[in-house]
Amino acid sequence: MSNALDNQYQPSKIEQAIYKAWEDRNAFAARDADSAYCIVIPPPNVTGSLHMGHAFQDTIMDLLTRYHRMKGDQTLWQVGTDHAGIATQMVVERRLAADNISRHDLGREKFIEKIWEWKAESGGTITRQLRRMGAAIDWTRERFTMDEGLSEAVEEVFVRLYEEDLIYRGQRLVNWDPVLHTAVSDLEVESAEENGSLWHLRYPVSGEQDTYLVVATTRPETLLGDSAVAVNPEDERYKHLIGKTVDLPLTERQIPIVADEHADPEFGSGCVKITPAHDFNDYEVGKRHDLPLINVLDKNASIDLPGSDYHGLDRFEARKRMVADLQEMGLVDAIKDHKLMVPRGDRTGSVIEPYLTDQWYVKVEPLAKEAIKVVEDGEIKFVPESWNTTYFNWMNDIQDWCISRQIWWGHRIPAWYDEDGKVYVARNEEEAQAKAGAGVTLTQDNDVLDTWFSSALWPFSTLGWPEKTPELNKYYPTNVLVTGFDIIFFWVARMIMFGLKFTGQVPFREVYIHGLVRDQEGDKMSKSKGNVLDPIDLIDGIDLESLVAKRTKGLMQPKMAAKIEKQTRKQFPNGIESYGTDALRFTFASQATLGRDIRFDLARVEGYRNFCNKLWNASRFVLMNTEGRDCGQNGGDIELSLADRWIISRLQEVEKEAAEQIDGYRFDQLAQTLYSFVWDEYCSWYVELTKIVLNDETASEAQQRGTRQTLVRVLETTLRLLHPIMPFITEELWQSIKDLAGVDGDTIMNKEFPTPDADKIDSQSVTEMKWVQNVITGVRNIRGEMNISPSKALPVLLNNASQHDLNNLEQYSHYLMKFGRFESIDVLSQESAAPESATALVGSLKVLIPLGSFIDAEAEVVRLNKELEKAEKDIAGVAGRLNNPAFVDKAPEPVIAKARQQLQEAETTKAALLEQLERMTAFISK
RNA sequence: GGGCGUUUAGCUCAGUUGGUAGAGCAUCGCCCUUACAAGGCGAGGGUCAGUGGUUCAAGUCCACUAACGCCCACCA
Repeated sequence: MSNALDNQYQPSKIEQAIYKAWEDRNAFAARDADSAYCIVIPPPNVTGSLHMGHAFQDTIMDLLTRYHRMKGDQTLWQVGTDHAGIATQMVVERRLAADNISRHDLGREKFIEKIWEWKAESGGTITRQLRRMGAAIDWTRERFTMDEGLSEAVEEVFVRLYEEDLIYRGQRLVNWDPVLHTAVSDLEVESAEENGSLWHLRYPVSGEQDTYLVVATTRPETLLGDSAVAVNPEDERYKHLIGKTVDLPLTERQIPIVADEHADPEFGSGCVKITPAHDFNDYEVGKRHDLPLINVLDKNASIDLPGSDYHGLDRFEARKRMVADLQEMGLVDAIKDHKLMVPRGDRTGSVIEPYLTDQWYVKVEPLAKEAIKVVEDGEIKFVPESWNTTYFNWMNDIQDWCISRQIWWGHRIPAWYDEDGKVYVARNEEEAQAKAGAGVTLTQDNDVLDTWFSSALWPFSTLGWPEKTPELNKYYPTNVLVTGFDIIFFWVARMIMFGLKFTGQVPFREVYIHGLVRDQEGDKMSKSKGNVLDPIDLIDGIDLESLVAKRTKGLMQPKMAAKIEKQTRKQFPNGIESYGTDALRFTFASQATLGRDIRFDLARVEGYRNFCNKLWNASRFVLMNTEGRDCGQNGGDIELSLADRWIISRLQEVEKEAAEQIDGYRFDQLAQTLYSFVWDEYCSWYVELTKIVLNDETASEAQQRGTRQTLVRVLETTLRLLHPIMPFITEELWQSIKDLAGVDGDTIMNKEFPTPDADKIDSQSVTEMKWVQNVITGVRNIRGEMNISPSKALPVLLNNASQHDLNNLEQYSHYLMKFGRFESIDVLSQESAAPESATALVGSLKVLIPLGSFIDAEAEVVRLNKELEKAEKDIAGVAGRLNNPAFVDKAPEPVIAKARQQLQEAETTKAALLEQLERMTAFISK
């Protein structure tokens, strides 16, 4: 970290070096304190890589952690990664498939070894990327869901739940993924409307010639597993058939006609075929009527009916054949187009099959009850609050959670079977053996647990549970969970349930739910659409060819490549510039509004990169004017100017707002507050005004010292305010100026977050400063409208000056002269003495610039008319209100007073403008 | 079928307990003024999706409508 600042901000020159310095110095370790602050990261997939959603989320978590560290809390941002069972297994399987190897060729043990190898190889990607984001993480505490300790927690939880009958094993209909050959939970099934058909099939009524019952189905191939036909008990058309049987086509079986509410007389023919082994509804109907479960599919979802013509056929092929056969037999009544909801596995996209298997379940209802209560009672708060509804809706109607998966990568279920199939659930094989008795041969259950089972323990398993560790004591319950709405059910709800169950406490006090990061068009970013942005590319920049290559590589549908390439070339003709981490983080903060998705806009990143540059250059200015000079670090008289007092006063207000905004999770407002303070107040006004003192040879040592001190100290404080959002640039600049500001410390991240001092709020200086600003802005406006060069010094006359104006003028004329670039200021003693001029109004004060070579009377008339129009519009609005008796009668006094004042001001303005207009027109006509 | 969200300047978005609309970017004009052209100064631009209601007063509260989006749900 050098002291000489380049004259242009170049993030690449500072960011990585600073991070390394922090890490080398172990600066991220928590500092001991009484109060604690803890956030656990939603663990990303261990072999994944950082996407925009992560970058956004990480920015917020890091911002909060850094803020609390600066506030003096003992902070822990607990990070780590998730083994992501199915996702990771699929990745590795795909890699093996490239060499024509299946996992079955390798066998379970070898395959798992391969996955660990892959983790070792690619597992560092995401943590490297987190470092690039500037994340203040104590890396010694990094955890992985399949670490030994976390795995013990999983076993402990499983055993305890089993012992309390909250985990059970049973044969149920599950969502079966025929590609993965595993059960998945309800949440892993995504239903979407698709075009299909509704087949109306004729089932001959047994023993009756030419009498058919027409059933409507979207799944004709499951006919082979039908065990009844249901009609509504109230349906007059079929009442007489209840209790009879039909001859099930394509089989030798006869099945009963039963009465059940499930059959809707309005839908289709009013008759439903009942296939209890292959449909969730039918399963329930089957239970009510004691119907047999006839399984006709195998784990690939092919027909499994040895001896049948359809045996071994894929379900969709079987469907075709069966329909053709039925048609031949004259048993197809009609085929109608029909839109239906098709359930697909979220990983494979294959059609999910309801399938009868043995699985492990968590009985969630008793857990959900407690989890609902803590949110109702406000022990856990969702931010924004509207997510409560979503949470309650789901929790109130929650189904048991199928937790077993027929895959290999994950926590193996801690259950063993003896030769008779008797199950022993235990923490480990020894314990199981002890339960079973010596000499009994045990085999462990082959299944592994749903990944979300271990994720549900994350807030306490990472802190050492089930051991009673100091970390658990210190940091649990954690403070806030920062996450996306998409995993409220998968993760948040389950953490709450398990947290309460096993620690007796909520896992976190608040849940900050953020939106999704979308592309500029508002589309979800996805690899297949080729609209993904890599946060690292925004930080480092990327040339067009590399970007195109990256976006078109490894597509599932290679034919999309051309389209993606075209679209990419159009959107980024010059690739992407390097903006740096700080600009990216500031962008995320500025877009972090509550309850809304983010449309990611590159123009904004550029704007905030420019903001970094502004801050950088302001700091250069400060350095140039304070380095090697006396800034009052060692005492000495200090005299503060109006500008000094004003900026210090404003700073107090900004400090107050900043803290409130962070505490309220309004990072967008925080960004806005700091941006405008730095740019519009510190740079545009304050820095400019300091030049007057700093370049004034007649200024006293105390005045110079006061200005230098204020210049550097306000900057130093501002850097601390900005640090949680922009860690790198603030550290770099802070290192350069800290000595001048009279502060010490190794790193800005351990300095206190600024807090306002009420004594430094100086409303008088704010008022007087406003006067100075108004006079200067008034003249600037005339310059702008008249196209007068800023370098041209203007003679200025003041007319109708009040005592108050005269006082201000006496004190601050040097500001006006230099900053306003006035040639002279003269106060007119008599109204009538004013020459023809362009006029700016500051309250009742008239600031005049006499007509001359650079002031055009006609242009002034145009300008005055514009102003007049505004004034008249104001008057119309306010007068309208005041003339309404009801308003004067009922509105609160301060509102009325304010309106009266507005009216008076507007009318003063209007009168002055009219007078000027008159003079101008008279002048022109002369 | 339920539930939720969004609709404000050309674009992306703010707008706290109702007091008469703001920012950034883009646009237009003038400036290379000794921190910064990734800059300075000035300007233009909005019937706050629509209708109705409450109120002295509605972008803000209520009801309905429309469009878009998301979540949940077994209609075969």
